[in-house]
Amino acid sequence: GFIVTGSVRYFHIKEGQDITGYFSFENEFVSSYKSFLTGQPGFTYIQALEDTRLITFTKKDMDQMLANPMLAYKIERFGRLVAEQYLCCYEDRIASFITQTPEERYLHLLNTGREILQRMPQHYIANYLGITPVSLSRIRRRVITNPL
Amino acid sequence: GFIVTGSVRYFHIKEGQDITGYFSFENEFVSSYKSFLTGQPGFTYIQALEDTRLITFTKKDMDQMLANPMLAYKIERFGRLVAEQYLCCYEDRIASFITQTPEERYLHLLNTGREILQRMPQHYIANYLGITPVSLSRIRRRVITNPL
DNA sequence: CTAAATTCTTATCTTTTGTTAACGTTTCAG
DNA sequence: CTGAAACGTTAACAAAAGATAAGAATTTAG
Repeated sequence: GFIVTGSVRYFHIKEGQDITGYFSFENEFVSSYKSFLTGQPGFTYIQALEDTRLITFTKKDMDQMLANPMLAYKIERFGRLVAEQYLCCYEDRIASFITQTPEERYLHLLNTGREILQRMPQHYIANYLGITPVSLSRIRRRVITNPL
Repeated sequence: GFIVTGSVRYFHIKEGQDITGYFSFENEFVSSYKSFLTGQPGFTYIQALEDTRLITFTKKDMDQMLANPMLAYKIERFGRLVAEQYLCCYEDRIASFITQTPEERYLHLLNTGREILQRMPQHYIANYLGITPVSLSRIRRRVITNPL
C-alpha cells in the first residue's frame, strides 16, 4: 500500500510481547515486503497509529499488471525503483546496528528522525533502536545531563 | 558484480577499526548497493577473501542498457528481481537485531549459516552478529558447556 | 625450519543493558 | 467525574557486553 495520510508501525511478536521494528508515514509505501513478494505468510504485523488513508493493491493486482504487455514495462520499473529505495534505507539501518552503540543510534535519530521522535511513543522508539524502553530512558538522562 | 568463484566480505571503517557487516559467496551478487544506485561514494568497503572471479558491470553499463529500448524491459525486470531478493535478506537481518539477543543470533547462524561458519574467521562473524570477538568467544563457551 | 603475524581464548575490570517493580502523570472510556 | 489503562522515569539487582591485556594455538612468510 501507499500511505496518503496517517502513519503505521511494523511489529513482531516474540514470546507474547510485541516489538516495534519500523514506521512509515505519509507518502511512503507500506507492506510486509517479503511476505508480499514471496506470497508466504510473514511474521511482520502492521498497525495504523492514527486515522490512516491508504491506497492498496494486492499481489494478484501486481502479477496481473506484470502479465499485461501494455503495463509490464512500467510496473517492472515501478517495482525496481520502490525496492531500490527500500534497499538504501535498510542498508543504512543494518550498518547502524553493526557499527553503532544504542546511544549513538539514539543521537543519530535526534539529528535525523524528527518525524519518528515527534509522532511515536518512546517505548516504540526504544524497540526500533534495538533496546528496551527502560534502557532508552536511561540513555536520555545521560544525554541530557552530559550534553557536548 | 556477480561472484563466479570465491567470496568477499563487506566492511565499514569506524575510528580506524574495520567492522565486517556481510559476506557474499559463489553465485551471489556483490556490490555496495546504495552507492551503486545513488552514484555517491559509500562507506561500505569490499574485500575478496579468497582468489575470487567476478563478472562486473558499472552503473554506466546499467544506465545505457536501461536507455536502450531493446534491453530496457529485461533490465528493469532484472534490477527488480535482484533488489527484491536482497530486500528479503535484509528484512530478516533487521528483524534479528530487533527481536533477538546476540546469543540467539549465533544459535540461528549455527542452524542456517554453514557457509559463513566454515569459511569465515570468527572475528568477522562476531562483527556480523553485532558484537565483539571476545563476546562471541564467551557465547560459544556458554553454548558448548550448556547444550540444549 | 624459524620468526612474525593472526586468530582465538581466557581473565579482570568497567560499563551498559535487561528484568522487575514501584511511582507519578497523562490519557481515555464509561 | 472517576477508575482503569498506558506511558515514562527511577531504583535495585543480575546478566551480559565492551575494553584491555596476556597467553595458546595456528597460519604465514622468509
